[in-house]
Amino acid sequence: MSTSPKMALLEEYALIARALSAPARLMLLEQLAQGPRGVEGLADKTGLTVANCSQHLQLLRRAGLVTSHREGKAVIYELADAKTLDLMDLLRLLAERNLARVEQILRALSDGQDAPEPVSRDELAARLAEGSVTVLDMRPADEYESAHIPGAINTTLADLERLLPALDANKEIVAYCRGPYCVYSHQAVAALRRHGLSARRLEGGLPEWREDGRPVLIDVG
Amino acid sequence: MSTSPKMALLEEYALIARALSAPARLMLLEQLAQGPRGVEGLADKTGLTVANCSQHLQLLRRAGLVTSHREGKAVIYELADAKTLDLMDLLRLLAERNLARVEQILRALSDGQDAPEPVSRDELAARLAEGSVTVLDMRPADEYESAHIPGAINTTLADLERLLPALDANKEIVAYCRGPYCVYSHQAVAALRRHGLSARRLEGGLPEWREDGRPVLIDVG
DNA sequence: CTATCATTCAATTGTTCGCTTGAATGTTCT
DNA sequence: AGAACATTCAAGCGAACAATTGAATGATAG
Repeated sequence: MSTSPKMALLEEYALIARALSAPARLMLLEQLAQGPRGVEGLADKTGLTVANCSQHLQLLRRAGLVTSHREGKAVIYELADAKTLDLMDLLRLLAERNLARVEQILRALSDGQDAPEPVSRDELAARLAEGSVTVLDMRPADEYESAHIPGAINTTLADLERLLPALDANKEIVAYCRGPYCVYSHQAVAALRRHGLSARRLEGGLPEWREDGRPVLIDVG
Repeated sequence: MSTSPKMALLEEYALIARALSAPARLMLLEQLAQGPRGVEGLADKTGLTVANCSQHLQLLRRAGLVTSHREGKAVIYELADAKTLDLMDLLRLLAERNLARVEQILRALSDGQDAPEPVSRDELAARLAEGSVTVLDMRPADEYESAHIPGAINTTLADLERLLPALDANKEIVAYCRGPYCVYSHQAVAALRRHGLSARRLEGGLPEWREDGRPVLIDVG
């Protein structure tokens, strides 16, 4: 009974779910969605120790979610399957729809204002083409440099205030960051709206934008 | 740091993933996808003890995946969000694409034959309308009685042999069961093909069919 | 009101998980 | 070959989890 094919399959499905069941691993996957990275880079970004990070990555690999290969003395990990992003986004969707605490946290991020609906990627692409929006990339500078939406301005929450005078008050502002889990864009939108500007979040982040096959600017080092 | 909004959100997302990280709970969700049920019914179907089943259900409820309400002295559980089915199916998809062991188990279920592509629900609906298929419902009789695809014949793996002479050898056979996790339809297709019949699986199962808004026959008790 | 039934709670045990620490492996550079 | 570096392994600790058992709760029927 415990080795019936059905149970064996369920064990494997459960293995994937278990891989997503620790916040640290969700952070790692979010990072990997930005692009391949080495262990130390991931440890820096996530605040994990290197050894701990390595263990989490191996668990993700056992679950088939990431692959690794050596490059010189570094081991580079990358997302094995773009569908993993869909899975993570579905996790977020279910959490937002069914867990009261999530709604509460998101509301707190927007300082009690009710956040506007996000901008779809289709809409942003259209409005980028006609030049009617300002796009803000709220990710750390190194991630912006490795890839970003063409025309996007890189900034951080801390630097937003300084950027305000330079923004065209007539254009709507669209903020994005790493992906659905990124909170910077929530906070940026809240801050901008507090200053009377019209701002919305992009639905999804850069990984999803790239996944759609849309243009991305890459800074060749 | 440990209570930053970002971490708090990730904890919640991880909570949902953790809810899916035990085979027993995946079984429960698969059952609940067939329709609402009481604790004892679920325990029977899954082979869990009642107490154990109750605990798993409470964990699923904490994760927002199911809701419960009393009906007389029974507590009825049901799926809270149809998107949960999408999540489970994505879990299966990732497992099939990235875990060698899964592919291996599925191949064994088909007795080494290479299984044909499943039939999409659109295609089945069209061919049902023109009457060019025989549909087999491989689920237990009680689930068939509570709802099934109109025109489907209910049978079990054990009874398949007896049914063979009654099948129209000119029509293609489409087998379905509970959903993407159900193995009966894999086995039925393998058995039918071994007998020289043309048979394929339906993509997804009854819950997905119903989710599409397609007609379902309900046996009023 | 009491008996009965379905479900939940509480206490227990063995197991796994997440993280830390320190040593071991494997690769590159000189 | 040896030094320096990135990653992995191994052992240990506390916490959380899965399953069992037996008692407690809550609703209904007589």
